[in-house]
Amino acid sequence: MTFNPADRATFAITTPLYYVNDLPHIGSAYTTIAADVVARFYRLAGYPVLMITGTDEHGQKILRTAQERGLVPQAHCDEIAAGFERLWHQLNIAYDRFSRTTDPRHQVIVKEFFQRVWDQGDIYKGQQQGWYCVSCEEFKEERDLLPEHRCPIHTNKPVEWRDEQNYFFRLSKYQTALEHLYAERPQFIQPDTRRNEVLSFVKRGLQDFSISRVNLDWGFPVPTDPDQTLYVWFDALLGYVTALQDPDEPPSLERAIARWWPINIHLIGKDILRFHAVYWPAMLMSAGLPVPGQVFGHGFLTKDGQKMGKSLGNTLDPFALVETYGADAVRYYFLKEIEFGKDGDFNETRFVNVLNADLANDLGNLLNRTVNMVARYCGGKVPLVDLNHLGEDHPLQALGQSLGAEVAEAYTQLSFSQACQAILRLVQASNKYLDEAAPWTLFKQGKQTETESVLYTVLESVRLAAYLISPVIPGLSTDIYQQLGYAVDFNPKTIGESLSYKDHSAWGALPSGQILGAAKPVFQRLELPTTLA
RNA sequence: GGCUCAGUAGCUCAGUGGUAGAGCAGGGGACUCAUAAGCCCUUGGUCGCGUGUUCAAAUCACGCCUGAGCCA
Repeated sequence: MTFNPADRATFAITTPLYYVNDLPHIGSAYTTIAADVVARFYRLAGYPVLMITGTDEHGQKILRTAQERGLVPQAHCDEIAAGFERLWHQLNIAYDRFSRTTDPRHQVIVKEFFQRVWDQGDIYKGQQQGWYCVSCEEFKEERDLLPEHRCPIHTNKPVEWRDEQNYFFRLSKYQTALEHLYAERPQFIQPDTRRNEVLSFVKRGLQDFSISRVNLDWGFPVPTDPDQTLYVWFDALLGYVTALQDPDEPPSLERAIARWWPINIHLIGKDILRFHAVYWPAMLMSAGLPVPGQVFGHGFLTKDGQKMGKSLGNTLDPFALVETYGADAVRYYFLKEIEFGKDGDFNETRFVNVLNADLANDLGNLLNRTVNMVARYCGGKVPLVDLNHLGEDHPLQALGQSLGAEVAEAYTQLSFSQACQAILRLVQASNKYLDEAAPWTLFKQGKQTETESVLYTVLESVRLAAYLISPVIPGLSTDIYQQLGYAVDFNPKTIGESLSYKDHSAWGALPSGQILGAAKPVFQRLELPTTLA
């Protein structure tokens, strides 16, 4: 093991607080699944874990979307936020906090934080003039615009001319401090390609940015000037802090950061990298707070090799996907088949092939054939085997003994694909070993001891694989463990106590004499889609 | 316009100077405990294009093409 629970008291991870402009898209699901896997891994390892997700609900864009729908903004936000929570439940996301920026508690934290930054002299009033894209919630340079003053990202909406007094945050003051941070902590921004982007951006010189808007009602007023409204990003990032505090305590910045701060990992999509890797640490430095451990910007998803977009009409609906294939299947595909950090593609044929090959044929069938044989040859009980006499070169034992450490390293590096592949190697080796050892033949020859030895090592390999992959596919792992005779569920957050990593990630944990459940396929093969594009 | 990354088998990718690799998909075979699963064997690639350096280039240099991205 490369870590142990004693070397840090807590582990906190966040997804972005998603903008409630619309129901969640597949990209939000991807980030949230990844965060959930990390959180589940740390829970297994025995850490107190806080996984934060939520919604970002302020800003002009939300106000307008609500108006277009004929709703007051809060009603719109409530509806969309509920949609996010519904999807997370369907995807079996075990989050601890759902942070909404319209929560009155949040305003208290924002106000206190603003005051700290204000007292530092890092906020001043200035004139902001330029073209504003409401969809981006950002000012744009004239030369970046398309003809007729259209935003290059939101081509169907013209930008708006603004000439207003705004409050600015003195970002430029933190240029050197940020550069030191990046240099001293190379892991602060990951992966490296994202880090390099930030480095080159900062190197060109940081400019103060506006943190307030006028003529906007949907947001918190600037504490020192109620005529102005706080810029949505200023308030959104602080939603991470608000989320840290126990919901029954009266809100206070001091108490919010008492236990879980600094957050270990902010998982984000690469589109919001600058806010998290530049603006956010600068804001925290200004307020005198430690910066987070890491900002990890993962890649984007494409569908059949093409960028997804509403205008292209090729979006992938996460609700439909999880309803069709189930949470474990969706989680597994995105984490195993895409290297976290890089862009990845969704293709339904590939999706079905991967799940059938890995989960149904290799893993599910391995369990099924083994449990069947134990029922037939060993009376349905885990046989008694002396592991010390298997021999050093036993193919499964050799793999099994090093797998726990290897997989733990992969999870802590957020290398989900590597973790899955390492686990799969044990499963594949088990199928091969089973065919070579042929316990059905041994049994017919009356070689009971050898039959039991073979079956034990395979059962134990399936158990170990199921345990180590449980952060990714908790439902399947639960089914496998139950079939192996454990009365357990991988979903409760106390999992690290009932099934500790120390005990269960080690080879040989399966107790002899344990009575197995009835053999039943844990993952049914999926049908290939009939209509191919 | 500047910079970064990528382009290797049908698909997803590994390989960074010494006779082209893996998984999946496709084809064949032997077995039978099993979800027609697993196991064994196998088809398949002028390694984006061109020029150069070298005894030797997927690998290095330069140019170009295509895709993605960051910045201006």
